[in-house]
Amino acid sequence: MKSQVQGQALSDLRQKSEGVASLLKHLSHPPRLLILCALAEGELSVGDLEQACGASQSSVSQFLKAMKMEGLVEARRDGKQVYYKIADQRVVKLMKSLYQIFCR
Amino acid sequence: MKSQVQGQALSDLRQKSEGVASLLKHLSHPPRLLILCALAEGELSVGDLEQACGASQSSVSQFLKAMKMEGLVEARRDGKQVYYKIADQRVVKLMKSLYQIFCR
DNA sequence: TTAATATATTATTATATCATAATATAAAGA
DNA sequence: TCTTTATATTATGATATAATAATATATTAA
Repeated sequence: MKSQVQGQALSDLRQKSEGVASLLKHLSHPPRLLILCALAEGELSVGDLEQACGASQSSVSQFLKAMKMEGLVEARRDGKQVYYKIADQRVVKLMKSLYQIFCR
Repeated sequence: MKSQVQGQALSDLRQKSEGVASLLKHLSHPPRLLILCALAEGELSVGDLEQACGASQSSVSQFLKAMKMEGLVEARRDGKQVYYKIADQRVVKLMKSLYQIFCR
């Protein structure tokens, strides 16, 4: 029985390397990883995310903009606040995997 | 029953965000992702990896050096060739997860 | 010892990303 | 309308990363 990561299986990942690498780039920076950690628990406002990741308002807003452009998150305004949540379920799965691999 | 990615569980990942983000940075660039894809199948020479990822000899060597410094891969010389393999089993697990999430 | 091959190193330039400051917009309340 | 609060945008300089070229090292074989 073949491993998941072998033969044809892996070449699938190869074909998708541009997109997957692009997505992973958002996770490859501590404040952005923390933002997605926090969002994996549910919807949060920009201010909440500033607290969660320790970056400045401007930085958080810029990170969220980039993630939104990539389709990772989506935004909803409620009064003065804007709430973000994860829009790509693959990101949720990935966060769970990261937890399993690095926090067990 | 709690999700894996909630409460205390997530704060574990938060504590480790520097290290995890640093590891993910190596995966966040297509040629490096392809190198680790290829190595997930087993040990390969630098020349093999040049083929697998399409980057230049110098680039591949530099990428491998960085990955080795981070403990992701290890090297063994056999004659003129140097063979690399994945040294950190978390990387193998991560490649399997990436396959499951992005290639299913 | 010389030549050929595989890999590593160094230097350099180009590009991308990060962090910050300053300013702008949008909503709510006085 | 004016102020306050929350978020977004823009511009900038600093730093990091990427890609390339040139050179160095190590191994093998002639």
